[in-house]
Amino acid sequence: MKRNLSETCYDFFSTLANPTRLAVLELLRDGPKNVTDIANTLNQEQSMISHNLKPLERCRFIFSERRKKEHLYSLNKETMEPIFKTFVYHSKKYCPTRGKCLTADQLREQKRKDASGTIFVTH
Amino acid sequence: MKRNLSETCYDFFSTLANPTRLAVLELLRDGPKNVTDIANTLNQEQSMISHNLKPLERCRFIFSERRKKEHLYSLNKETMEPIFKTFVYHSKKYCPTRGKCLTADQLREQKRKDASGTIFVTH
DNA sequence: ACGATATATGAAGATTTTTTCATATAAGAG
DNA sequence: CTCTTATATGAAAAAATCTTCATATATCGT
Repeated sequence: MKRNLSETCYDFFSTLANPTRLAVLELLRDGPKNVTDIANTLNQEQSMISHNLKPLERCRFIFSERRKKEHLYSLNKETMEPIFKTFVYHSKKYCPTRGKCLTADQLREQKRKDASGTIFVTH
Repeated sequence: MKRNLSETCYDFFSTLANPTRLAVLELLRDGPKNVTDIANTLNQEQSMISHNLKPLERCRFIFSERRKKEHLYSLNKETMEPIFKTFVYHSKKYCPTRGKCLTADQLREQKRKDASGTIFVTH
């Protein structure tokens, strides 16, 4: 199986592919937070947040810094903002129905429109 | 649990979080291919490729077009190239050891360097 | 209509990932 | 040193996802 990018990408994307971790990333856009704050804000157990912070930090999507007893986690905006931006652009264009991607039927309909040359430029 | 972006992002990233699907996306960077070609090139069963093409198309990471009996799948470069670009940038900067993100030890060492102000700009 | 080719689908078993709970570690306050 | 607070860790159960195999569908050429 041919794998160059794909092999190295897997860890990157699988770390992002989790609702809790995405919620953490989103929360950290507002600024650094400690574990307890994150857990409280997201209404999740502290251990669950810790478990999920680990892969995020390992992938360097977040950074951590000790502040007395607590650990402050902050977003790697350099990486995450472009990622979110691409996602938002994509979902506005291709998944207009509230983030959920198109259903098979909608996709077919869209394809029909595409074929009539009105909406998309083909690649 | 606070969820805005996070909720809608999950489908996007979980679709990318699979080695077979990533290999398909990478392969399609070279140009459109049909299912059998993809399966042969990646040395995977045809049914496996079909199963994996479905979520990729649903998310609009790929497009499909009928060409006689075969289905030609092509990459949504508009979305995928920026995503790959961000990934490559990120992994070069933060995961220098061939795509694998840093280990805990390496991370600690890097953090030490960070603290001494030589490598990263903090966010 | 028939056979061959191309692709899709369903469902089960296998595998991976997540969640939870109990507990460990670590550091500051007194 | 002990108590408290903050965070991390391990392991088992639960849940989600993948893989595989058998089979269905669809189209083309004859």
